[in-house]
Amino acid sequence: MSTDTRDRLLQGTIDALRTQGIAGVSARTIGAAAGVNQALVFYHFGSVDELLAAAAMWSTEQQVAAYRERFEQVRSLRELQKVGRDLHVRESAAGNVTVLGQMLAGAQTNPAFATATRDALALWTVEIERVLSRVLADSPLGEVADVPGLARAVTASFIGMELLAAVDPEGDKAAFRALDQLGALLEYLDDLGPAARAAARRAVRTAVRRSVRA
Amino acid sequence: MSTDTRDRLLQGTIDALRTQGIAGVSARTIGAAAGVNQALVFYHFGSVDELLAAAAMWSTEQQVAAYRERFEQVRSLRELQKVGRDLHVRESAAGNVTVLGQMLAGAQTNPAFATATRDALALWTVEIERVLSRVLADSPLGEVADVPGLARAVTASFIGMELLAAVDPEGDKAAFRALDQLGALLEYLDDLGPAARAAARRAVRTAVRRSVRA
DNA sequence: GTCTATATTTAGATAGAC
DNA sequence: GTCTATCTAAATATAGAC
Repeated sequence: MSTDTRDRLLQGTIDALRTQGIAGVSARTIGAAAGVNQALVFYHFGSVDELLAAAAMWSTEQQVAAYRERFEQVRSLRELQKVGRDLHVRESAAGNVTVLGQMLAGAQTNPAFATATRDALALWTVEIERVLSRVLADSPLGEVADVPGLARAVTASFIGMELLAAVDPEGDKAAFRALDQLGALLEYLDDLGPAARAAARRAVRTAVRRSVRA
Repeated sequence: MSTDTRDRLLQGTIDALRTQGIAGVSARTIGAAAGVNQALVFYHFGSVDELLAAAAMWSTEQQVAAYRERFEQVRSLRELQKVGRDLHVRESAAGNVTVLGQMLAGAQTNPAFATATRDALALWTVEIERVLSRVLADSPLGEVADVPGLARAVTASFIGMELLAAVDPEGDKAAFRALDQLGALLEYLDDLGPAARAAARRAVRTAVRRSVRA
Protein backbone atom coordinates (compact mmCIF):
# COMPACT_ATOMS: atom_id res chain seq x y z
CA MET A 1 0.00 0.00 0.00
CA SER A 2 1.17 3.52 -0.77
CA THR A 3 0.43 5.21 2.56
CA ASP A 4 2.29 2.46 4.31
CA THR A 5 5.45 3.02 2.28
CA ARG A 6 5.19 6.78 2.68
CA ASP A 7 5.05 6.36 6.45
CA ARG A 8 7.91 3.89 6.41
CA LEU A 9 9.98 6.42 4.48
CA LEU A 10 9.07 9.22 6.90
CA GLN A 11 10.01 7.10 9.90
CA GLY A 12 13.12 5.84 8.12
CA THR A 13 14.17 9.44 7.52
CA ILE A 14 13.88 10.22 11.23
CA ASP A 15 15.86 7.11 12.10
CA ALA A 16 18.54 7.92 9.54
CA LEU A 17 18.71 11.52 10.75
CA ARG A 18 19.16 10.26 14.28
CA THR A 19 21.90 7.75 13.50
CA GLN A 20 23.69 9.52 10.63
CA GLY A 21 22.92 13.19 11.18
CA ILE A 22 22.06 15.73 8.51
CA ALA A 23 25.51 15.26 6.96
CA GLY A 24 25.03 11.52 6.63
CA VAL A 25 21.50 11.07 5.38
CA SER A 26 21.02 9.97 1.81
CA ALA A 27 18.35 8.29 -0.25
CA ARG A 28 20.19 5.03 0.35
CA THR A 29 20.55 5.31 4.14
CA ILE A 30 16.90 6.34 4.36
CA GLY A 31 15.80 3.48 2.14
CA ALA A 32 17.81 1.05 4.25
CA ALA A 33 16.34 2.40 7.50
CA ALA A 34 12.84 2.25 6.02
CA GLY A 35 13.37 -1.21 4.60
CA VAL A 36 12.42 -0.13 1.09
CA ASN A 37 14.22 0.66 -2.13
CA GLN A 38 16.01 4.01 -2.37
CA ALA A 39 14.26 4.87 -5.64
CA LEU A 40 10.98 5.18 -3.73
CA VAL A 41 12.29 8.31 -2.05
CA PHE A 42 12.10 10.06 -5.41
CA TYR A 43 8.85 8.46 -6.46
CA HIS A 44 7.00 9.53 -3.30
CA PHE A 45 8.73 12.76 -2.34
CA GLY A 46 10.57 13.99 -5.41
CA SER A 47 13.92 14.51 -3.69
CA VAL A 48 15.79 13.76 -0.48
CA ASP A 49 15.41 17.37 0.65
CA GLU A 50 11.65 17.34 0.24
CA LEU A 51 11.45 14.09 2.19
CA LEU A 52 13.53 15.62 4.99
CA ALA A 53 11.23 18.63 5.16
CA ALA A 54 8.13 16.43 5.22
CA ALA A 55 9.63 14.16 7.88
CA ALA A 56 10.43 17.10 10.15
CA MET A 57 6.78 18.16 10.21
CA TRP A 58 5.46 14.63 10.42
CA SER A 59 7.68 13.71 13.34
CA THR A 60 7.13 16.94 15.26
CA GLU A 61 3.36 16.66 14.91
CA GLN A 62 3.53 13.25 16.54
CA GLN A 63 5.86 14.45 19.27
CA VAL A 64 3.77 17.45 20.18
CA ALA A 65 0.59 15.41 20.16
CA ALA A 66 2.19 12.92 22.55
CA TYR A 67 2.85 15.68 25.10
CA ARG A 68 -0.27 17.77 24.60
CA GLU A 69 -2.25 16.12 27.42
CA ARG A 70 0.58 16.54 29.88
CA PHE A 71 0.98 20.18 28.91
CA GLU A 72 -2.71 20.76 29.47
CA GLN A 73 -2.46 19.57 33.04
CA VAL A 74 0.37 21.95 33.92
CA ARG A 75 -0.74 24.63 36.40
CA SER A 76 2.52 26.06 37.72
CA LEU A 77 6.03 26.89 36.62
CA ARG A 78 7.23 24.05 38.82
CA GLU A 79 5.07 21.56 36.95
CA LEU A 80 6.17 22.96 33.61
CA GLN A 81 9.78 22.45 34.64
CA LYS A 82 9.02 18.88 35.59
CA VAL A 83 7.44 18.16 32.21
CA GLY A 84 10.40 19.82 30.49
CA ARG A 85 12.84 17.73 32.47
CA ASP A 86 10.93 14.52 31.68
CA LEU A 87 10.77 15.45 28.03
CA HIS A 88 14.50 16.12 28.00
CA VAL A 89 15.42 12.81 29.65
CA ARG A 90 12.99 10.75 27.61
CA GLU A 91 13.57 12.29 24.19
CA SER A 92 17.27 12.62 24.77
CA ALA A 93 17.38 8.86 25.08
CA ALA A 94 15.05 8.38 22.12
CA GLY A 95 16.90 11.03 20.12
CA ASN A 96 13.75 12.61 18.78
CA VAL A 97 14.57 16.20 19.64
CA THR A 98 18.04 15.91 18.16
CA VAL A 99 16.32 15.47 14.83
CA LEU A 100 15.07 19.04 15.06
CA GLY A 101 18.60 20.12 15.84
CA GLN A 102 19.82 18.39 12.71
CA MET A 103 17.14 20.05 10.61
CA LEU A 104 17.97 23.38 12.19
CA ALA A 105 21.62 22.94 11.26
CA GLY A 106 20.65 22.10 7.69
CA ALA A 107 18.24 25.03 7.63
CA GLN A 108 21.06 27.53 8.10
CA THR A 109 22.14 27.05 4.49
CA ASN A 110 18.97 25.70 2.85
CA PRO A 111 15.94 28.01 2.52
CA ALA A 112 13.53 25.12 1.96
CA PHE A 113 14.68 23.49 5.20
CA ALA A 114 14.38 26.84 6.95
CA THR A 115 10.68 27.07 6.10
CA ALA A 116 9.97 23.49 7.10
CA THR A 117 11.91 23.80 10.33
CA ARG A 118 10.25 27.09 11.27
CA ASP A 119 6.86 25.44 10.77
CA ALA A 120 7.87 22.43 12.84
CA LEU A 121 9.22 24.61 15.64
CA ALA A 122 5.99 26.60 15.58
CA LEU A 123 4.12 23.46 16.62
CA TRP A 124 6.16 23.44 19.83
CA THR A 125 6.03 27.15 20.51
CA VAL A 126 2.24 27.30 20.09
CA GLU A 127 1.91 24.61 22.72
CA ILE A 128 4.40 26.25 25.08
CA GLU A 129 2.78 29.65 24.63
CA ARG A 130 -0.50 28.21 25.77
CA VAL A 131 1.03 26.70 28.90
CA LEU A 132 3.09 29.78 29.71
CA SER A 133 0.20 32.22 29.45
CA ARG A 134 -1.80 29.99 31.80
CA VAL A 135 1.04 29.50 34.26
CA LEU A 136 2.15 33.13 34.31
CA ALA A 137 -1.41 34.48 34.41
CA ASP A 138 -1.18 35.80 37.95
CA SER A 139 2.54 36.32 38.44
CA PRO A 140 4.22 39.74 38.11
CA LEU A 141 5.98 38.40 35.04
CA GLY A 142 2.72 37.41 33.37
CA GLU A 143 1.38 40.94 33.16
CA VAL A 144 4.29 42.28 31.18
CA ALA A 145 6.04 39.21 29.81
CA ASP A 146 6.36 38.71 26.09
CA VAL A 147 4.89 35.21 26.27
CA PRO A 148 5.40 34.37 22.58
CA GLY A 149 9.00 35.53 22.91
CA LEU A 150 9.48 33.49 26.05
CA ALA A 151 8.04 30.41 24.35
CA ARG A 152 10.55 30.80 21.52
CA ALA A 153 13.40 31.29 23.96
CA VAL A 154 12.35 28.12 25.76
CA THR A 155 12.19 26.14 22.51
CA ALA A 156 15.55 27.42 21.26
CA SER A 157 17.23 26.81 24.62
CA PHE A 158 15.77 23.35 24.82
CA ILE A 159 17.22 22.39 21.46
CA GLY A 160 20.55 23.91 22.40
CA MET A 161 20.58 21.87 25.61
CA GLU A 162 19.62 18.77 23.66
CA LEU A 163 22.57 19.25 21.32
CA LEU A 164 24.85 19.91 24.28
CA ALA A 165 23.74 16.76 26.10
CA ALA A 166 25.27 14.53 23.43
CA VAL A 167 28.72 16.07 23.64
CA ASP A 168 28.80 16.84 27.38
CA PRO A 169 26.31 14.85 29.50
CA GLU A 170 27.73 16.13 32.80
CA GLY A 171 27.60 19.73 31.64
CA ASP A 172 24.04 19.17 30.51
CA LYS A 173 23.01 17.89 33.95
CA ALA A 174 24.60 20.90 35.62
CA ALA A 175 22.86 23.23 33.17
CA PHE A 176 19.47 21.73 33.98
CA ARG A 177 20.10 22.07 37.69
CA ALA A 178 20.90 25.74 37.20
CA LEU A 179 17.69 26.30 35.24
CA ASP A 180 15.73 24.65 38.04
CA GLN A 181 17.15 27.22 40.41
CA LEU A 182 16.13 29.97 38.05
CA GLY A 183 12.59 28.62 37.99
CA ALA A 184 12.54 28.53 41.78
CA LEU A 185 13.53 32.19 41.91
CA LEU A 186 10.72 33.10 39.54
CA GLU A 187 8.22 31.10 41.56
CA TYR A 188 9.38 32.91 44.67
CA LEU A 189 8.17 36.13 43.07
CA ASP A 190 4.69 34.66 42.97
CA ASP A 191 4.72 34.39 46.73
CA LEU A 192 5.63 38.02 47.35
CA GLY A 193 3.30 40.54 48.96
CA PRO A 194 1.46 43.19 46.91
CA ALA A 195 4.05 45.96 47.44
CA ALA A 196 6.99 43.81 46.40
CA ARG A 197 5.09 42.51 43.40
CA ALA A 198 4.38 46.03 42.24
CA ALA A 199 8.08 46.81 42.56
CA ALA A 200 8.98 43.71 40.54
CA ARG A 201 6.47 44.76 37.90
CA ARG A 202 8.08 48.18 37.67
CA ALA A 203 11.54 46.60 37.37
CA VAL A 204 10.39 44.45 34.47
CA ARG A 205 8.60 47.33 32.74
CA THR A 206 11.72 49.45 32.96
CA ALA A 207 13.72 46.64 31.41
CA VAL A 208 11.20 46.28 28.61
CA ARG A 209 11.44 49.97 27.75
CA ARG A 210 15.21 49.74 27.92
CA SER A 211 15.35 46.78 25.57
CA VAL A 212 12.92 48.39 23.12
CA ARG A 213 15.23 51.39 22.88
CA ALA A 214 18.36 49.25 22.45
CA MET B 1 54.90 28.81 3.63
CA SER B 2 53.35 25.93 5.51
CA THR B 3 51.78 27.82 8.41
CA ASP B 4 50.18 30.17 5.95
CA THR B 5 48.47 27.36 4.06
CA ARG B 6 47.37 25.71 7.29
CA ASP B 7 45.73 28.93 8.39
CA ARG B 8 44.14 29.43 5.00
CA LEU B 9 42.67 25.94 5.25
CA LEU B 10 41.39 26.57 8.76
CA GLN B 11 39.75 29.83 7.72
CA GLY B 12 38.47 28.22 4.52
CA THR B 13 36.86 25.48 6.61
CA ILE B 14 35.02 28.05 8.71
CA ASP B 15 33.87 29.89 5.59
CA ALA B 16 32.73 26.66 3.95
CA LEU B 17 30.95 25.59 7.14
CA ARG B 18 29.16 28.91 7.21
CA THR B 19 28.05 28.88 3.58
CA GLN B 20 27.52 25.15 3.02
CA GLY B 21 26.78 23.79 6.48
CA ILE B 22 28.10 20.55 7.95
CA ALA B 23 26.19 18.60 5.30
CA GLY B 24 27.84 20.51 2.47
CA VAL B 25 31.49 20.80 3.44
CA SER B 26 34.00 18.74 1.53
CA ALA B 27 37.69 18.83 0.79
CA ARG B 28 36.79 20.58 -2.46
CA THR B 29 34.54 23.29 -1.03
CA ILE B 30 37.12 23.93 1.68
CA GLY B 31 39.95 24.05 -0.83
CA ALA B 32 37.98 26.47 -2.99
CA ALA B 33 37.16 28.71 -0.01
CA ALA B 34 40.80 28.62 1.09
CA GLY B 35 42.10 29.22 -2.42
CA VAL B 36 44.30 26.15 -2.35
CA ASN B 37 44.24 22.65 -3.80
CA GLN B 38 41.93 20.14 -2.15
CA ALA B 39 44.72 17.60 -1.75
CA LEU B 40 46.35 19.88 0.82
CA VAL B 41 43.52 19.10 3.21
CA PHE B 42 44.84 15.56 3.46
CA TYR B 43 48.49 16.53 3.47
CA HIS B 44 48.08 18.98 6.37
CA PHE B 45 45.26 17.49 8.39
CA GLY B 46 44.91 13.87 7.32
CA SER B 47 41.18 13.98 6.65
CA VAL B 48 38.28 16.37 6.28
CA ASP B 49 36.96 15.39 9.71
CA GLU B 50 40.25 16.15 11.44
CA LEU B 51 40.38 19.53 9.71
CA LEU B 52 36.85 20.30 10.87
CA ALA B 53 37.76 19.43 14.44
CA ALA B 54 40.91 21.57 14.30
CA ALA B 55 39.01 24.48 12.73
CA ALA B 56 36.36 24.43 15.46
CA MET B 57 39.00 24.94 18.14
CA TRP B 58 41.02 27.42 16.10
CA SER B 59 38.00 29.58 15.33
CA THR B 60 36.55 29.48 18.83
CA GLU B 61 39.89 30.43 20.38
CA GLN B 62 39.94 33.55 18.20
CA GLN B 63 36.32 34.37 18.96
CA VAL B 64 36.68 34.06 22.70
CA ALA B 65 39.90 36.07 22.67
CA ALA B 66 38.12 38.84 20.77
CA TYR B 67 35.51 39.16 23.53
CA ARG B 68 37.70 38.54 26.55
CA GLU B 69 38.38 42.20 27.26
CA ARG B 70 34.72 43.11 27.06
CA PHE B 71 33.82 40.24 29.37
CA GLU B 72 36.38 41.42 31.88
CA GLN B 73 34.74 44.81 32.12
CA VAL B 74 31.31 43.38 32.88
CA ARG B 75 30.21 44.21 36.44
CA SER B 76 26.46 43.53 36.40
CA LEU B 77 23.90 41.20 34.91
CA ARG B 78 22.65 44.12 32.87
CA GLU B 79 26.07 44.64 31.31
CA LEU B 80 26.44 40.93 30.66
CA GLN B 81 23.12 40.97 28.83
CA LYS B 82 24.30 43.87 26.74
CA VAL B 83 27.49 42.06 25.74
CA GLY B 84 25.43 38.95 24.96
CA ARG B 85 23.07 40.95 22.80
CA ASP B 86 25.94 42.63 20.95
CA LEU B 87 27.63 39.28 20.45
CA HIS B 88 24.40 37.85 19.09
CA VAL B 89 23.80 40.67 16.63
CA ARG B 90 27.38 40.89 15.48
CA GLU B 91 28.17 37.20 15.17
CA SER B 92 24.76 36.40 13.78
CA ALA B 93 25.60 38.66 10.87
CA ALA B 94 29.14 37.26 10.60
CA GLY B 95 27.86 33.72 11.03
CA ASN B 96 30.64 32.72 13.38
CA VAL B 97 28.50 31.20 16.10
CA THR B 98 26.49 29.20 13.61
CA VAL B 99 29.69 27.32 12.92
CA LEU B 100 29.58 25.90 16.44
CA GLY B 101 25.97 24.91 15.79
CA GLN B 102 27.06 23.04 12.68
CA MET B 103 29.82 21.26 14.58
CA LEU B 104 27.39 20.44 17.36
CA ALA B 105 25.01 18.90 14.84
CA GLY B 106 27.82 16.84 13.37
CA ALA B 107 28.97 15.88 16.86
CA GLN B 108 25.71 14.06 17.57
CA THR B 109 26.77 11.18 15.34
CA ASN B 110 30.55 11.54 15.28
CA PRO B 111 32.53 10.88 18.49
CA ALA B 112 35.62 12.72 17.24
CA PHE B 113 33.54 15.83 16.56
CA ALA B 114 31.94 15.46 19.96
CA THR B 115 35.30 15.72 21.70
CA ALA B 116 36.42 18.68 19.61
CA THR B 117 33.13 20.49 20.06
CA ARG B 118 33.07 19.93 23.80
CA ASP B 119 36.56 21.40 24.04
CA ALA B 120 35.58 24.38 21.91
CA LEU B 121 32.44 25.00 23.96
CA ALA B 122 34.54 24.80 27.11
CA LEU B 123 36.45 27.86 25.98
CA TRP B 124 33.20 29.83 26.07
CA THR B 125 31.89 28.38 29.31
CA VAL B 126 35.14 29.04 31.18
CA GLU B 127 34.88 32.69 30.16
CA ILE B 128 31.20 32.93 31.07
CA GLU B 129 31.76 31.19 34.38
CA ARG B 130 34.30 33.84 35.32
CA VAL B 131 31.91 36.66 34.48
CA LEU B 132 28.93 35.03 36.17
CA SER B 133 30.70 34.34 39.44
CA ARG B 134 31.83 37.97 39.54
CA VAL B 135 28.42 39.36 38.61
CA LEU B 136 26.44 37.10 40.93
CA ALA B 137 28.89 37.47 43.81
CA ASP B 138 26.58 39.48 46.01
CA SER B 139 23.14 38.50 44.73
CA PRO B 140 20.96 35.90 46.49
CA LEU B 141 21.43 33.71 43.43
CA GLY B 142 25.21 33.85 43.67
CA GLU B 143 25.38 32.18 47.07
CA VAL B 144 23.60 29.05 45.97
CA ALA B 145 23.72 29.13 42.18
CA ASP B 146 25.46 26.39 40.26
CA VAL B 147 27.60 28.85 38.31
CA PRO B 148 29.28 26.24 36.07
CA GLY B 149 25.83 24.85 35.28
CA LEU B 150 24.45 28.28 34.58
CA ALA B 151 27.38 29.03 32.25
CA ARG B 152 26.64 25.88 30.29
CA ALA B 153 22.95 26.70 30.12
CA VAL B 154 23.82 30.15 28.79
CA THR B 155 26.15 28.71 26.15
CA ALA B 156 23.66 26.07 25.03
CA SER B 157 20.79 28.55 24.92
CA PHE B 158 22.88 31.02 23.00
CA ILE B 159 23.65 28.48 20.30
CA GLY B 160 20.01 27.42 20.16
CA MET B 161 18.98 31.04 19.72
CA GLU B 162 21.63 31.48 17.06
CA LEU B 163 20.27 28.54 15.12
CA LEU B 164 16.73 29.84 15.56
CA ALA B 165 17.63 33.31 14.28
CA ALA B 166 18.37 32.00 10.80
CA VAL B 167 14.99 30.32 10.36
CA ASP B 168 12.83 32.81 12.29
CA PRO B 169 14.37 36.28 12.73
CA GLU B 170 11.20 37.77 14.22
CA GLY B 171 10.84 34.93 16.70
CA ASP B 172 14.48 35.37 17.64
CA LYS B 173 13.98 39.07 18.38
CA ALA B 174 10.99 38.30 20.55
CA ALA B 175 12.95 35.60 22.37
CA PHE B 176 15.75 38.03 23.18
CA ARG B 177 13.27 40.60 24.46
CA ALA B 178 11.82 37.98 26.78
CA LEU B 179 15.25 37.06 28.12
CA ASP B 180 15.93 40.73 28.80
CA GLN B 181 12.84 40.79 30.98
CA LEU B 182 14.06 37.73 32.81
CA GLY B 183 17.37 39.43 33.48
CA ALA B 184 15.55 42.47 34.83
CA LEU B 185 13.63 40.30 37.25
CA LEU B 186 16.84 38.75 38.51
CA GLU B 187 18.45 42.16 38.92
CA TYR B 188 15.42 43.27 40.88
CA LEU B 189 16.27 40.62 43.45
CA ASP B 190 19.59 42.35 44.01
CA ASP B 191 17.74 45.45 45.11
CA LEU B 192 15.64 43.69 47.74
CA GLY B 193 16.00 44.25 51.48
CA PRO B 194 17.73 41.72 53.75
CA ALA B 195 14.56 39.91 54.81
CA ALA B 196 13.32 39.41 51.26
CA ARG B 197 16.76 38.30 50.11
CA ALA B 198 16.88 35.69 52.86
CA ALA B 199 13.50 34.42 51.70
CA ALA B 200 14.69 34.26 48.11
CA ARG B 201 17.73 32.32 49.25
CA ARG B 202 15.54 29.82 51.03
CA ALA B 203 13.35 29.44 47.94
CA VAL B 204 16.36 28.65 45.81
CA ARG B 205 17.84 26.26 48.36
CA THR B 206 14.56 24.36 48.51
CA ALA B 207 14.55 24.11 44.73
CA VAL B 208 18.11 22.82 44.71
CA ARG B 209 17.27 20.06 47.18
CA ARG B 210 14.17 19.23 45.18
CA SER B 211 16.12 18.97 41.94
CA VAL B 212 18.84 16.84 43.54
CA ARG B 213 16.19 14.35 44.63
CA ALA B 214 14.47 14.30 41.24
C1' DG C 1 54.97 21.82 0.12
C1' DT C 2 51.97 22.06 -3.62
C1' DC C 3 49.75 20.53 -7.73
C1' DT C 4 47.83 17.14 -11.35
C1' DA C 5 45.85 13.02 -12.19
C1' DT C 6 43.37 9.32 -10.89
C1' DA C 7 41.47 5.21 -8.26
C1' DT C 8 37.45 4.21 -5.58
C1' DT C 9 33.17 5.03 -3.32
C1' DT C 10 28.98 7.09 -2.66
C1' DA C 11 25.41 10.33 -3.76
C1' DG C 12 21.18 12.05 -6.45
C1' DA C 13 18.27 10.90 -9.86
C1' DT C 14 15.90 8.46 -13.85
C1' DA C 15 14.39 4.65 -17.27
C1' DG C 16 12.18 0.77 -17.74
C1' DA C 17 10.92 -4.07 -16.36
C1' DC C 18 7.60 -6.21 -13.48
C1' DG D 1 3.81 1.06 -6.73
C1' DT D 2 8.02 -1.13 -6.40
C1' DC D 3 12.37 -2.87 -7.89
C1' DT D 4 16.70 -3.39 -10.90
C1' DA D 5 19.94 -1.27 -13.44
C1' DT D 6 22.34 2.52 -14.62
C1' DC D 7 23.88 7.37 -15.71
C1' DT D 8 26.21 11.32 -13.85
C1' DA D 9 28.16 14.09 -10.49
C1' DA D 10 30.67 14.67 -6.48
C1' DA D 11 33.26 12.89 -2.52
C1' DT D 12 37.46 10.84 -0.06
C1' DA D 13 41.86 9.74 -0.58
C1' DT D 14 46.42 8.58 -2.69
C1' DA D 15 50.49 8.42 -6.05
C1' DG D 16 53.67 10.79 -8.19
C1' DA D 17 55.38 14.88 -10.90
C1' DC D 18 57.26 19.34 -9.92
